[in-house]
Amino acid sequence: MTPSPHDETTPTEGPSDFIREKIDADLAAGRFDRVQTRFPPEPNGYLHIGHAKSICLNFGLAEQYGGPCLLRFDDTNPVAEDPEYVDAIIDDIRWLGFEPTDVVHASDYFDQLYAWAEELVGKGLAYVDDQDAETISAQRGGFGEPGVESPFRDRTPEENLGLLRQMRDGAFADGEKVLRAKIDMSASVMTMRDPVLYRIRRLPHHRTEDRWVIYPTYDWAHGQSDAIEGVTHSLCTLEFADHRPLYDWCLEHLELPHDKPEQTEFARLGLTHTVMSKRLLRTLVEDGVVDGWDDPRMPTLRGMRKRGYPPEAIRAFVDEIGVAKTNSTVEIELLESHVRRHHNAHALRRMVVLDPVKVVITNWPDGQVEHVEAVNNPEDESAGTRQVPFSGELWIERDDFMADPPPKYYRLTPGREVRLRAGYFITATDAVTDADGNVTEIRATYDPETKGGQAPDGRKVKATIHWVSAAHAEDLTVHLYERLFTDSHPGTEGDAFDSLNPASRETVSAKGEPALADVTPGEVVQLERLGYFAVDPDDTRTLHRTVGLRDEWANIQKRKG
RNA sequence: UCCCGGGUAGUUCAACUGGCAGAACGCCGGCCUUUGGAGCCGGAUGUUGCAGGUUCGAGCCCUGCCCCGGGAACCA
Repeated sequence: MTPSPHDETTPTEGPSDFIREKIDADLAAGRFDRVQTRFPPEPNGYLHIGHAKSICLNFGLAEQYGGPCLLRFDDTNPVAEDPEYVDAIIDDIRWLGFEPTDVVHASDYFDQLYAWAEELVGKGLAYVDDQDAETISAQRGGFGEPGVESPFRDRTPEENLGLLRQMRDGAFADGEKVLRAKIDMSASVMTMRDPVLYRIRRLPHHRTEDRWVIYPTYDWAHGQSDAIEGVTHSLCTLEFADHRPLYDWCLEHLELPHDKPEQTEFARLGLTHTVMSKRLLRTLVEDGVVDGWDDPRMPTLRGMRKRGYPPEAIRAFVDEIGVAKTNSTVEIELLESHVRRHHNAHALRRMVVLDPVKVVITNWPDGQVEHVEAVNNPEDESAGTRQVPFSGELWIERDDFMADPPPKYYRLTPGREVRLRAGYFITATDAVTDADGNVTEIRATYDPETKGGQAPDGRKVKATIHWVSAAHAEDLTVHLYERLFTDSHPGTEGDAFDSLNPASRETVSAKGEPALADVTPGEVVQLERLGYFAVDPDDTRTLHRTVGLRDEWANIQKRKG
């Protein structure tokens, strides 16, 4: 496909931000002569749009500077981790359009990590502490208050080494002992107050199985993993800034195979009307608020995929929002705008009536069926045309007719002529209503001279509406989605779930033109005047609304209301 | 209370390291239109957190203050 100027971001110029500036400076100063990044998820959940920012950053940087970017599973804590997530994460990254240079695991380095721990102990820079978690935590002190040193802090390196080996060999119960770095219990940064490096967990690991009963903490594993792989720029989110002194401390006391990597923090992505924390997302799934991690209302990559968000749009969105250190919540409309921009260029146009009401064309020859030619995509001539059956009984959208319309309503109303898209001009004559006043049938006449939608005398109509021939209609189920949370910043005050939108999904039975029989799973089509819709991956008779089109009439209504 | 970040249109980011504060999305108005879509043209939006200081000139440098976020798991 040929990218139009407003389609996918062209990587020629590349965005500029403080991280790229830092990399350029490092390169210029000879600090590094190459660039290597990594994406290090913990396999304990599904990826969401926030991760996409990190993925695009890390893989994008590697691409831009011609270096590797590994996918590394940070699997140092078997409590929450599950191999189920490993495959899903790889799959999501590929879907986004990135291919890791290699897929590795922090657990691949357990031997080296342990050897380094013994090295640290030998240097008198780590010790085994017999106290329990609660005691250690209490001794850490508070903000502005120094901590107190553990009574086990001054064990000799020999004693510590023996104890550490016993820990490794399973001589102690879970929680009975930990290995701690010996740094400074009065450090102003909490993470430097003798952080825990190893804990005992008699739990099978998804890769090392039962080979280990001690597992390294994040702080003991992360920087070293970076160093082992040869990462130059280790990018993480803002909340890890306090860990940077510890990241550096660990690496400075070890013999490294490569130059010491540098950690740089950036702000995570927030989206309006969305929650991003794994805990909250899990609750949505477990409480049945949504159907699962891939529910189209979820901000997960799987959810967005099912919803019909193209990876190109997500990448263009991430490029546009840039990367900085300011906490940010981006308006979801910006993402949606990229989604529309992409589909506008690529999606085939189709006609579906979501809320059907019958139109009977009283002067149409009885039983006659004609075919009219409709353009598949006005943005892309190569998409061609299709034949759409036209007959004397049609479905149109209920709100495209009003017996008694307000001003500036351009659509069908008694006595007014409108165009049926790619079909004929019709003029409403009257409407049949039921006892409650609901319209059950609209009666109209057509002008046989206007086939294809043009009048030979050049007269204009103010509105064009979509339609489906009743006898040829495909029955469809269509899910219409609204924001999951009504509050733009759910949870900022009070419980996020208080602003859950009870009407975040509406399901309707719709009538589609015959071409809807030929859609493929996952395909996104534009339903004329309605929006973009994704075909369900498992049921081609079901559509999910990706995003609506901008609708000026709806805006007029909103302003009046 | 201590440490680290951060504060520029509604929102997200720029502003070439001191030289006329801009872009995108959103919003408003118009044009055009066989999608009230798309597209095109135009417009508004700011006490650059506050107060001082240096300077011919400060969003940028200095001083003091205010506000917001993060940090005291054997989570990551």
